[in-house]
Amino acid sequence: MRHQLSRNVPQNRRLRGLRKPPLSGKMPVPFNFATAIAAALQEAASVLEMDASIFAPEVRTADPRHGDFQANGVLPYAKRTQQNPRALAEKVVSALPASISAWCKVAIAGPGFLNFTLQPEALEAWLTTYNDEASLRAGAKSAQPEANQTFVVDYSAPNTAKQMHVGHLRSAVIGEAIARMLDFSGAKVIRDNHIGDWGTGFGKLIWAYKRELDAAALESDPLEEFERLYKVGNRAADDSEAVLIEARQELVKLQSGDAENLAIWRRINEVSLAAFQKIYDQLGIQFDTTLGESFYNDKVDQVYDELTKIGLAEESQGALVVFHPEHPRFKTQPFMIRKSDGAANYASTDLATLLYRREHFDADAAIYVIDSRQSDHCQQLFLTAQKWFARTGRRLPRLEHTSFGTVLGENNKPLKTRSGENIKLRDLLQEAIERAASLVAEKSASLPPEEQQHIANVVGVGSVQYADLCQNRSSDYLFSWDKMISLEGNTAAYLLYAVARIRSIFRKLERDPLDTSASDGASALATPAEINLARKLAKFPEALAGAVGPLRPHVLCLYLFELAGEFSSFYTVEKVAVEDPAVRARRLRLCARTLLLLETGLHVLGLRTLARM
RNA sequence: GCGCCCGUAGCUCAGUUGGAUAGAGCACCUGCCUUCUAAGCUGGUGGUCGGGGGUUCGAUUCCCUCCGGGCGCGCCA
Repeated sequence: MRHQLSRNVPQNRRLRGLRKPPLSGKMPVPFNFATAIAAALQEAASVLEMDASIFAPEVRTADPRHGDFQANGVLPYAKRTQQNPRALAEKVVSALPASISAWCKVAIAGPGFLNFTLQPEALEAWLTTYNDEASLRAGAKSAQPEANQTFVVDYSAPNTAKQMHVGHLRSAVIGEAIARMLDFSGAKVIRDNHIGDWGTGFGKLIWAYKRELDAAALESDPLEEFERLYKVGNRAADDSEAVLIEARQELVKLQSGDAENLAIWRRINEVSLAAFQKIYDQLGIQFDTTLGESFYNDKVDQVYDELTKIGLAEESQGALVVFHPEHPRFKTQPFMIRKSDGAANYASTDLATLLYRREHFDADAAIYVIDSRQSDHCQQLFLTAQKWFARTGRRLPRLEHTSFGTVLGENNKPLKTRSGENIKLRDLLQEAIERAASLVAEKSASLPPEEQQHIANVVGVGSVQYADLCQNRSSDYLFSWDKMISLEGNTAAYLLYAVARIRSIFRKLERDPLDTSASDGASALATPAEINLARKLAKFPEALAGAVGPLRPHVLCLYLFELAGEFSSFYTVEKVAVEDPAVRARRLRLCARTLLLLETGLHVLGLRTLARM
């Protein structure tokens, strides 16, 4: 289903990988070797007049024992065309464009696997060419299909009048990482915080506000007080039919523009947004727009009108709903776009929002970073939008429900406090920082206290972010302080430590990592550790593509972890600050690029990095 | 009842158009600090990929079925 909805996105032009890279004075090398190999294979297939509709190169990272990349596409092609796979493989290899042999070695293995091994000179050329963030961005922009497309990323989206709690963590962290990955790939990104600022809960809250307000509490911690009032109102309405009716009247007054209720509502939102911003500041999140549900109040009538006019929406039990007769479930499970009391709900505003994104932002894609439990809603939304846009002659953006699982506690139940309350994000981040601080005090006691505090901040918050990002987002995520902050294995601290160690080398040698003259006179890569590190470095573009395409940040995390591991091995066996200037220069270049990719990668994921720890 | 997701080493997880001997981390055992940060590195133990069937040169991956777990399904968002 998602597939059909995505079809108006331009196909990834495999040839992109062959575009000319920036001039480096060295051999020209592509940004992404894997896509360049795939393009070369398709060129060979075309020379051999193979059926392009059947042949897919299937280039992927190889087991290092077999080389850097492998292409398996010859096998299925030979099977379908009833040829000897080995013989076909030989023909394909001999038809490869000459340009490719300049930078890699090709071998045929087994029944017809093609193995590609990058030449050391190619690795060196890549390291020389992509030597700062700007050149990496330029490379990504040339190779990534997302470049120059407009993406609206819808994430975080908490409800006002409540504090952000652990349930809001994943959307914020994953959404920010995705926004940054897209931005890095050359896309135009609009970060939209679609806050819930117009729910029916406001009636109850205003009811309680007018009767139970604790002025002192409002002064000292307004959000806490709003949250208390909401609970008071909710309980009262549950207990009493009369209260419920009064609360509904407060909502009607609000919606019809009553000055007093509107003022209360504004105050609530103001306070809420300020509180959210404190969390966002800690997580490095900066939205481009915050267009909540209230913004679409006056835009839902058009949705009702159009959907009714084209016969998509119908009246049912007093409500306006959409059914999808061709769908096994949605032919009977309604998509309610207007409640029987005439009020809008999130289906109405989501439809209006999508139209706004299409028309106002000219969105090519809308990415919804929302809990997987809302997959029915998203499917119905997308299906409805697809028909609506098609019948009104509008271009449908690519629509993605970038779903994620629940944050679970150690008992495998949704994470809560001992008393069963939601854990506030504020408290969670505070605890992360405190836990990191005690570790810093133990490991880095010699550093000045204010720097220790800074390190604790970066490590603590980064650990929370990274723990969330490094796992496949679609599964539930087991929250464990010990694993997160234990600083071993695939954690933020391990990566930050590698960064700090590299920075320390440059500090000791009084060199700037971005000063490329440090690697002047470098000799050729020689030792296994050097070559392994260089090979891993040159695979960054593939990791980026693998993360951005399916919007899965953990692919990038895994790459960074492996890169840091490769660096740590290198660091242990090869001293950088050696006497021989040629050896030192080539190792310094490896360090500089490792630093560049680790820092760039972590920043793309939304983490901060450190000079010392 | 209908539907979606998940099940891989003791634990937490990678493994995505079907590919080479299924990989990491933690834990456990083993070595390595007078040399650039040991929050590190090296080696090792550990698997009926939930069970069964099917598709084929080849299945953790695709299909069927069963078991187990999570979630969703008319006026909250």
